[in-house]
Amino acid sequence: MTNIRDVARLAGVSVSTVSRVLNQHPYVQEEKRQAVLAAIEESGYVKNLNAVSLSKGKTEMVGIVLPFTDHSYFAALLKGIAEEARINSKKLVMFQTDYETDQEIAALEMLKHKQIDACIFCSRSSDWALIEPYQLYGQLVMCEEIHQEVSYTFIDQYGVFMKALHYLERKGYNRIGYCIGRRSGTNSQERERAYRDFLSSRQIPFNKSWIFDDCYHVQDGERVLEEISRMTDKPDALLVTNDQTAAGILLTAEKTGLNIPQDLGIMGFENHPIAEMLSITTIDLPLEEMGRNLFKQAIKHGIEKHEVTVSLIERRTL
Amino acid sequence: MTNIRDVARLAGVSVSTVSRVLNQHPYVQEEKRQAVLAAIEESGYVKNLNAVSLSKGKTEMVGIVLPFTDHSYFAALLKGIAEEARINSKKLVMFQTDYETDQEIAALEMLKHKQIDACIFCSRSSDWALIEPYQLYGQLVMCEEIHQEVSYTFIDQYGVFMKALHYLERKGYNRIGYCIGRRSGTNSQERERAYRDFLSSRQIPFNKSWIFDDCYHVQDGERVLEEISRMTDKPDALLVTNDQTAAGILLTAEKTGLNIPQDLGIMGFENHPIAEMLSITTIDLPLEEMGRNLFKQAIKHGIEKHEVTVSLIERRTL
DNA sequence: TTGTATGCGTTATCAT
DNA sequence: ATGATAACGCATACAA
Repeated sequence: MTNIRDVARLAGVSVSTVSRVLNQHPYVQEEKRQAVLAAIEESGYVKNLNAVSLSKGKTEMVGIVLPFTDHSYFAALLKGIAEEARINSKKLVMFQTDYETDQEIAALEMLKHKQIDACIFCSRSSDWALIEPYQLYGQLVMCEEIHQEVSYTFIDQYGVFMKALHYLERKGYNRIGYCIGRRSGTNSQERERAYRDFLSSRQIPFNKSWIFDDCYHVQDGERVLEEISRMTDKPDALLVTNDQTAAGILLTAEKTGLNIPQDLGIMGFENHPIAEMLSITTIDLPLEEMGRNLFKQAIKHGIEKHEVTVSLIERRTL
Repeated sequence: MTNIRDVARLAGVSVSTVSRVLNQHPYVQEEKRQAVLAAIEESGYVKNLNAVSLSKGKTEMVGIVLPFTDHSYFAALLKGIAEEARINSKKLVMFQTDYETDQEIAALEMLKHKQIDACIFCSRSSDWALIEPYQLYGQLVMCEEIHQEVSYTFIDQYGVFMKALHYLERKGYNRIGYCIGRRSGTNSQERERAYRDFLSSRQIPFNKSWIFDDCYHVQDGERVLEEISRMTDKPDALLVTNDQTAAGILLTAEKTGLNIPQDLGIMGFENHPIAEMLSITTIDLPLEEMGRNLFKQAIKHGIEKHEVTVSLIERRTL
């Protein structure tokens, strides 16, 4: 394991000169430069970036916290993040948490221990109070509208949900339920708030059984429809916060002879290719763009709150 | 930024004693231990793991190279890898390559520069000759059957494809085509070899237009079926190397009035939930298990070649 | 049981 | 332009 000192000795110069050559600093004679280059070649010298990190106090790595990657929502976010990371020559350290807080803390501890320079939370389970103190150790970026002193990129979930509800109402639906991943989490809470506000403004009673959680994948749509089929009091439309589940609902409906959109209106979220393919009305979420911005915020100093806008894509499930 | 020396001074002991306490080594008086702990508490000391890495010559991080995560195949592999990484308290550095070699090299360079201890290639574009020299710098693990001195976890693609072809033949299909991601890559080449061998043993001429590449997602299935619809000489069955595309084909077929499996037999690969949902006959690939094993190989010394077995799941598309 | 001294490999400051 | 030397922060062999 030859180091910079060996190279210096071999080239007959000092370590500083070698370092200068290595980092293309000016002020180094061409002769010596060549001597150093030759010594590097001869010795097979390889820079230890670990030592560089220690010396500079930076690792050029950014942590990414997300519950799972086998889900199009997070995969798309990650794609945007990875693109931007690549542009900026940064590396990504992944934390697949399954929504467990200890994995989130593991990421934060890495930040604290100077293994990463910044950390992006695509989602979180931990209380903000648990996360907040770690800001001391590096840039933190969230993917939710959180009214705290921290950078984030967000979608106005309340506004979007409310708009979607009004749209359904105009389409003649008045027994609206919704599907969601988990009920905790800022985004979900915002949606529930919109839902409840909408209902109470119409003096429609809140019906808990019309909220379906744990909806992530196609097969969850199947489950939802089964549950509905057993209800005497059924919803006539569903806001489905991801297109995978929406697709599952649509496909199962077709199998069981349920008419979409007559018997059940469906609005998906994301505008995933499967939604286009199945012609599912959906809210287009610019996830890759969000991912890119999350990363930009991670390597930027200071706090920035960035909202992205979404648009409704009208197709045939409503 | 208080360091171990500050703590030592504060506690009135030497740095080695602090280090011992920090790493729960034996042989340290309880009094001093407490003093050190108190000093750590008081000073808000945080260990710099970067320095630890430099000192130990290890980072406890493993690189993961894959073309993209927004694809169930790689997402599932990644899930297995991440699980095992977590069990072993290792961190993962992600390289999303989009099949570009420079990103693969970037990962290898990190290995060379001691930023990661090992590197897993879930797929590759680079020639083996380009990758091989990097074995000098750390453990390399591949996800393909490559007859070289390196660890890998693999599926016998030739055997599986051959078995699938025979199965189709028994089911009465004799105009078989197939869909694949990219045509280069060891796995694809093995499949093509099986395909060609099968054809020539039956004296069926090879028809290039029955091989559809760039098939990854649901919408690619739509494209494939469009292409087929324009053919005068159509295949009567397709091996589809991922369930997403198989689903796309099935769904499009239903829309266009094509009968599955009468007009077109479909065999998917992976046994993704969507295949179960749509009742697609498929080859079950134990991807998460493969991912777990890939990771185990990454932290294990020495070369190990591990084959995983797959099984055929009979459903209604054949 | 504890401390001293050295190594890990680089960057950066400050002379010259 | 170049070199000596001090950080960077920790681990550990060796001595005591």
